[in-house]
Amino acid sequence: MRIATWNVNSITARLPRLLAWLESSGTDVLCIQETKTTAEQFPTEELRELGYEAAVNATGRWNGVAVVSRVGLEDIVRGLPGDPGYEGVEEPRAVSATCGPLRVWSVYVPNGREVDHPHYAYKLQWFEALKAAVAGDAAGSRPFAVMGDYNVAPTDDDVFDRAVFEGSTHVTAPERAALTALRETGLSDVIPRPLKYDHPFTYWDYRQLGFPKNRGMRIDLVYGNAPFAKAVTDAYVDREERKGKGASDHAPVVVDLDV
DNA sequence: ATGACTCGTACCACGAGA
Repeated sequence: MRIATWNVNSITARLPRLLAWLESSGTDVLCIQETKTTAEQFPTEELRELGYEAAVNATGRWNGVAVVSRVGLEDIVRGLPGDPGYEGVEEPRAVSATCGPLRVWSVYVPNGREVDHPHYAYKLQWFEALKAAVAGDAAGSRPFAVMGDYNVAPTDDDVFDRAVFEGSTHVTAPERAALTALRETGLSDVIPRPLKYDHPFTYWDYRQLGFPKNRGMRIDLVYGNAPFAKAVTDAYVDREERKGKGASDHAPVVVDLDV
């Protein structure tokens, strides 16, 4: 089985590339982030024509997540149980589903904006809620993974230049501690291979030739429990999808499983 | 070549992204 996670930065703008990529890559289950659409505007029919069902949690111009599957889609949970909300609003940042032998979450962790911004506190609270929500499945015997845009680079090697991020979100100790706490529920970081260069970056800024200069970050992560990790046969970043006109600023992370 | 931001919404910019 081939599964993947991809922050598409608007599923409407990305639809031609998304549909072509699903077919060419042979992906069975895709976790999508930043759909930037309402559930009503989500391209359910276009995906169905390719043989995929979709579980969607999306409310409008910001955020939005989905799980797309051609191997079954059951027990859908929309939203993060215990989501702390930002300024009184619960944002659509999580959806989970069972896809055949596998249970997955598609998550879009809050960005945080600045370290002293309320959004950063919200980010850390959101991680707490995520940990509580997934702990049971993480310790279970069914293959299980929390996949998505975590908006945290786990180590200094996961950014192109540590000095550039000094004092910024995505690299701070509390954010990394939140990742460690999440792993302590029984999850491990399934680190993909880069298809070029030394580091498996998954995001490159649109500005200032970020991609051609490989000024990237690894912030799209696959956290799997022990049965999941044991089934992994390969994992890589499909950087080809970051190329050319009409690309997302994130590339898909692809994982092959023997399940 | 992978090439100097892009998206949606609103409206003659702007907020958000990381």
